[in-house]
Amino acid sequence: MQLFWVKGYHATSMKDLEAALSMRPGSIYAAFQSKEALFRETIDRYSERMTADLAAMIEHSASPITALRRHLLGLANLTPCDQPSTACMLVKSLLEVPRDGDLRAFIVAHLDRVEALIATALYRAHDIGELPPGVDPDRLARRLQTYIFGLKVQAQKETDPLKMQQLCSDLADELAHTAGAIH
Amino acid sequence: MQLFWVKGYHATSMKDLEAALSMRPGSIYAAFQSKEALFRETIDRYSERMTADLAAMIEHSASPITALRRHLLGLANLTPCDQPSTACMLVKSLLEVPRDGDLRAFIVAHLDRVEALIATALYRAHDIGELPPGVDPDRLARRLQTYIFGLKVQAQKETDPLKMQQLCSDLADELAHTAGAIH
DNA sequence: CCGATTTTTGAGCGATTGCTCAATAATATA
DNA sequence: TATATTATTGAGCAATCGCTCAAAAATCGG
Repeated sequence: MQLFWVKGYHATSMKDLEAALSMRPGSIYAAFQSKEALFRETIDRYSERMTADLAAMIEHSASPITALRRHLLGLANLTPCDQPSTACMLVKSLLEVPRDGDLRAFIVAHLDRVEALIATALYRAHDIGELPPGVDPDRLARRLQTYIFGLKVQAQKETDPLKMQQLCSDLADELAHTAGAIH
Repeated sequence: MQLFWVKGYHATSMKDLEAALSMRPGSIYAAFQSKEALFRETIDRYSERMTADLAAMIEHSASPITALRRHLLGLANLTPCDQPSTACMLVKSLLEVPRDGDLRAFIVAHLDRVEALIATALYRAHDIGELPPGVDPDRLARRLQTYIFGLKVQAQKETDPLKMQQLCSDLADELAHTAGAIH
């Protein structure tokens, strides 16, 4: 997973995987069917962890908005779950994979699940009264995911930690403002 | 350029380029030095066009803020300059290229130039009075570029044009709000 | 402990990778 | 037109790609 995460699908060779897994080609192809199938499994694993992290953060907080804000702020330091790459593996893979392939649909499905998770948090915020009745949770969820996408790309470019923190807090404040919590 | 744009650097083979350019390997290596050098030239070309488009849009408008808002709204329909891929070639390449390589620095430099372009527009907005004195143009420029990054990734996932339009107008409104133009 | 089953091994498959270079064709100069 | 210069060709290089499979090793059942 870390290999695919850091190097990407195409740039990761079977030799790389053999070395990382300490397995010979035959064993790899016995355990997984193909390089692509193995890649799919790593996507599953990554997505599962990332989703679990996000879900936990949302559930553990009494305020969904605060949880989402904290998640945005957390993107300043490092990547959500692990450390191999500051870029999201799903975003990275989305851009690498061919437009009309099965892999694309597979990754999009995972991303949609994350968006749905954010949406449910916003629905809960709606019920609690943390969100003005005027705002559409699904629409705001899409916007928040766009923020996250942007931040994860920006993290690849921006090396100054201070500027990343500023950026994240700006976006977090923006969410708070939309929620009507500030001012 | 379109090949690299759509398929990415690794997935584009010399055979592909030979067919697209109607040139035999020897001629290609005479004209350009290597596959990577050719790739760099396509990045230059792409960036040049994209920057020119953005600069023109900013200069032609009396209001820098309106120009930037229009640019955000324009991301709803298609990609800025051409049509091969809805993803930004710079963003796509940034995520594909190895972390510590020369190519990475090369792409980052181009992206920084775009950010600087946005910043100058915001400085102008500052002078005109379109921007409250409190906001830092450089910091806002970084935020806007993050929006653009996010939108270009989202465009790879979201196929519904209406939702993309909503999203873009949400972000454009957000800019207007920060500028103090609305409400 | 032995025979049956499963797993691992690693040499090597055909295809493709980016790329080279002597031979050929096209162009510019005299 | 004859010669010098430049550009194009395409067969094919070594290396690597994802992957296969018969043989060897490890594990399991009795």
